[in-house]
Amino acid sequence: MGVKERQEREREAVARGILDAARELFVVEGYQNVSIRKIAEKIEYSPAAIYGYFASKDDIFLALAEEGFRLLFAGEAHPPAAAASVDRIRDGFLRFYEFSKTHPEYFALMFVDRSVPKISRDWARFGFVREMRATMSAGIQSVIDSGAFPPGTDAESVFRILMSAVHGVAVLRLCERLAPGEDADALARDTLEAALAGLRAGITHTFRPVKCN
Amino acid sequence: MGVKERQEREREAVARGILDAARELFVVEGYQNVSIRKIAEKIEYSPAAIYGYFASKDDIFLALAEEGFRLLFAGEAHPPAAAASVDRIRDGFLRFYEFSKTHPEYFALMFVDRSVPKISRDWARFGFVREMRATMSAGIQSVIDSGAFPPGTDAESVFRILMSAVHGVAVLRLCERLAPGEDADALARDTLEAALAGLRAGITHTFRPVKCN
DNA sequence: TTGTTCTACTGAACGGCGTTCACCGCAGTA
DNA sequence: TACTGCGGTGAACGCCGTTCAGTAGAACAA
Repeated sequence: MGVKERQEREREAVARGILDAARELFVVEGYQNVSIRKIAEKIEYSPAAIYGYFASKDDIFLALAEEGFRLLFAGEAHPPAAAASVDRIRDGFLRFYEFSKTHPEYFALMFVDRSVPKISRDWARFGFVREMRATMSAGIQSVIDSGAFPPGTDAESVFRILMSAVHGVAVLRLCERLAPGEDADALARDTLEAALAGLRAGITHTFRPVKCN
Repeated sequence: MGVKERQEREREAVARGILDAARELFVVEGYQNVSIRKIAEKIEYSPAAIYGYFASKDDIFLALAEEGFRLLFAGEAHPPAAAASVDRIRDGFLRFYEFSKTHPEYFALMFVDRSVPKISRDWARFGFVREMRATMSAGIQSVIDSGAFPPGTDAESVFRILMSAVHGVAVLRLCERLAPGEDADALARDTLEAALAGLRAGITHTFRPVKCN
């Protein structure tokens, strides 16, 4: 009587195959050069068959972006063994930068590619991203509480600022907009360090907490 | 006898028309949705005619990216009226961020879009970008010399770090990767300010000058 | 077993894309 | 007037994402 279940499993296996094929292709060829026809060929189905599993090409890559976030958080969510400290914050953001290097195409899908359907729209699907982000902010808050930042520092702001700093370098590197020979890794460390030092020293100019929606 | 000259002028006028049409279309529709056929329709030529002026679609957008850089620098190169100061550095990078808002599609072409042929490859064509960058570094150096940064601070590093910081926010905003309601402008100011404060306070962790190619 | 229903899949097609190429009309030249 | 060369065209090639009528075969009902 497990017919329905078996069919369900087969469906999922095929969907899995489509995603795997899509990922392997787009790691090598880039989003623009992956076509439904190539994916279909790789899994030995007709192009039309894919539309029985995903509504569109964008839908496939939205699913991959979701995988990307889970992958990113899997690395991030390691047991917070070490006590809350500035070092842990630093390491967290450096891991984010490393992720952009080890999984450049996932990173592009998640944070750079504008041709991929907007992620921020899909509220329900990417809710876990917001949760993860809240967890990180809480971690930062505990470091603030320990006195490593000026009193009254806003954890969300710290998160956003450090994120922006590291993100900037990651994109410059990914899009090959750095001068040849420029050391992206050192730049990532230095930019993060500068922002971190600025936050710890207290910003002196126009700083004020950024209100959250 | 000005036949050659007139023909030359006519050629340039048509090329100009192609670029204008391409720009107007891609400001509205985005790079991916601008086709040679649409450009051709806009200038009332056949699609094939365009290939008499540009070798490929990418070539057209490379030309637009070049225009973008000239546009950016036109705003940047205003007479350095005010004396060298930290404020001038801050304003420079904030202008860069403003550019990403007022000319988002140019900015995308220049710094984000990975489908556009790599700019860093075209050494000769974008040599003026490197020159401009050197000029800016020199400006920063003069501020360093005035004592606003710890002695021995490297101007190139300062440039890169501040650039990365602002660039990060600009891309996050452009790619709609910020939470809805998040104030991108404030984030840009804060991130820049944090990096700037960090540099002025002296980075305490792993900072060292990044060697240029 | 037989007949029916359902579903996963296919082949063909539609309208679009970037790009190429044989060809043609016409301005410029001799 | 005859020739030359260049700018521009229409048609085509081989891609693309997507849709849809149709079909083979599995699941189920009688």
